[in-house]
Amino acid sequence: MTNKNPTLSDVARASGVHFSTVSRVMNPATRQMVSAEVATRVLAEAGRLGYRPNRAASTLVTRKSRIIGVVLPDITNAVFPPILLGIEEGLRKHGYLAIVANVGADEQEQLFVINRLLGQQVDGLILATARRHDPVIKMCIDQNVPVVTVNRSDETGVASCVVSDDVVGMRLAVEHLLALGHRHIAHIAGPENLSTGHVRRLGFLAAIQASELDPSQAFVFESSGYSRECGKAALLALLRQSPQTTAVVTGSDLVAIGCYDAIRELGLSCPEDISVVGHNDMPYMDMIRPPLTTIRIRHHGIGTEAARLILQTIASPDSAVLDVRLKPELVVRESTAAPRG
Amino acid sequence: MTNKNPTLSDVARASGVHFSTVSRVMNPATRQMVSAEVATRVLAEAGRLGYRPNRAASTLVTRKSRIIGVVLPDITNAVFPPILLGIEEGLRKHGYLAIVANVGADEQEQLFVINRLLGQQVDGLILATARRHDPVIKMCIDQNVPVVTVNRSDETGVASCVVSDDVVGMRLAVEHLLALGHRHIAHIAGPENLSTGHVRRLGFLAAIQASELDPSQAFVFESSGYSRECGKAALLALLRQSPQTTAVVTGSDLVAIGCYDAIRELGLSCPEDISVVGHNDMPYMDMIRPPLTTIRIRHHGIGTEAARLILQTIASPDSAVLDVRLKPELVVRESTAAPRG
DNA sequence: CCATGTTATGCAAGCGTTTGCACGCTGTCA
DNA sequence: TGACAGCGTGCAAACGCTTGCATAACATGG
Repeated sequence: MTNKNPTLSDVARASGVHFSTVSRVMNPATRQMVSAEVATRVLAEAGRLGYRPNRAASTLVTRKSRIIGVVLPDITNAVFPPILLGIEEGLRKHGYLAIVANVGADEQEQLFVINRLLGQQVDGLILATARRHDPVIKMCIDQNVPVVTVNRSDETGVASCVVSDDVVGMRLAVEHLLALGHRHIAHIAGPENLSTGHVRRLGFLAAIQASELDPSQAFVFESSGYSRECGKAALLALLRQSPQTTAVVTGSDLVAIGCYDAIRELGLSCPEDISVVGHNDMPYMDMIRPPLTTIRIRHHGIGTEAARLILQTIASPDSAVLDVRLKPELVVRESTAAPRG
Repeated sequence: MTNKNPTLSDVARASGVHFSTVSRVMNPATRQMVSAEVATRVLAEAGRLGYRPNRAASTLVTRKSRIIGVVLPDITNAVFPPILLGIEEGLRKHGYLAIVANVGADEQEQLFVINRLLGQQVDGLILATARRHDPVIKMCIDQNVPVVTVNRSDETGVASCVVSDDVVGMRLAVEHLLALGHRHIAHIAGPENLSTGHVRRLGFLAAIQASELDPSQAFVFESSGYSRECGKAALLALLRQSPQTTAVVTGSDLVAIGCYDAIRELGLSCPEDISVVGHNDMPYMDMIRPPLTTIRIRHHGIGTEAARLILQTIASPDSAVLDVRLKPELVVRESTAAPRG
């Protein structure tokens, strides 16, 4: 970058006008203020010089960067890439860019990253890190930063969210198992402090209530996380406590894969001994053995909705807080079957 | 964002000093210019007011944004998230942030996005979209923009790259199959205009040359892409042309999965009839049936190396162009076995 | 033909920083 | 005691842009 980039003044000098005129030409919204003749001349010179507006400068004066900060808890978890893709596509269509930051669950680290993002003058934040009562989100709202949460929600209702309708998802899973004839259905729930863990548990219980099943036949086991290892440990413990279980509904495909590991370790088989339902329909879940019956979430759609919503929130900061819930669907594969006998 | 954020002047007023003094305090590199007493007072006021440096302003004057643009061809392809994670971690450790943009192979779209990124004053670019002769990269270099390519390389040697050592990878795959007793080994090559496609093909041929095998027993089939569908079509066509093939080395796990599809469709089985070797070792490749023997690439390491390298290139723009090659390893699972008979 | 409106352009302030330079104070040495 | 170095701080320009206002040129209507 030795020979510095051309500026408005350079283009202005080349086309014999004042640089403010060039500025008006470069901005489509003000272009009609200047005569067509001058505009074409300026545009030609700008093209010839390779002029490229300096966003740092315009951000400074307009206080809008056209950048959105996206904070993810784990980009390597296969649910996030399609969400990120949806976000990015949705933003770019409106001339916005995404700064992506991956942070763990540590609150101090989250605050550090968000402050860095705000220092960068992002116009808003899309957070995939929300907890049910999230002080980080509260802080953002207190500072009038537009926020939407994605995949998970903050329950205090301070920020709009875009999530999958987990109550519907769990109902689909439970109804499927009931229809197959299962009577002892268990749920491996995710962490209670995450909305996904909490709401899916509630959805599971609601689906059981709505059935003819005696609620005592339903068993909920809370797992500490959504990983494969957690899933394995959870099913092992669950079967010890509730050995009559014939079907298990999980809150994540990774947990379901962990269940496969546990089933194999016990010398049992899926679906003959235990049916397993996943959640998310990550890529390749049709290739694993057995192909996983799961709840498909519209990740890409969640991303595009989140982009739409954050831009809307930026445009009218006082508009109501929205909960957008996308409907999931059941994908039946081979990890579920009628119970033995 | 109604009540605007505090600025240097606000902190200065609160602590009774000139705002340039506050600036010096806020910057660790210039902090020792000001007396310890004043520094602590300023720091206290800054904390109290919630001061946060405006990066748009500092970018404007220093011409450094501490932001790197990352351009990916397809974030939903499982190889990229761990690369992105590595990049992001590597950058953040040095106070840099990543703007991520996902673009297809369309050159105009790539140019548009890169220009937007440069307008944003990114300090450098990490490109995962490189083709072997990439005019987009040439354009960046011509404009003195620091660039490193990742996963793929541009062969003209204008930009540093961080890639897996594909020659080694293919040798591992071929040696493994030879050791199992295969004598009719085929390769489904990726697109010739991508370095991965080209170099893996070369690596395959070199490994065959180095063996006792008659090169005529090795067959290369060029596939138009790295998708599952391409893999299926490729194997179907390959077996028509070279029916004696007992083992196939692919350039991507997705292609290998496509091979599984083809093998199933032909009523054959893997590894009994055909052995398959993948490439990348994407997540869950141990869970598919049969678990895939594949070449494991150090994606996360590639990401961290790329971050290191772009920062180094920015720090000393005239340092030599480097090719960083990370060594892959062979992961033997169940998709490879001795040939029949 | 003058007052008035309309339109295109120029002018300049200001966004929040960084940083070279000037200034004033203190302490040291001839 | 005066010259001077050194240190801490203040001053002001500059970065490239947006935008309200001033101005000039020209057309219009009474």
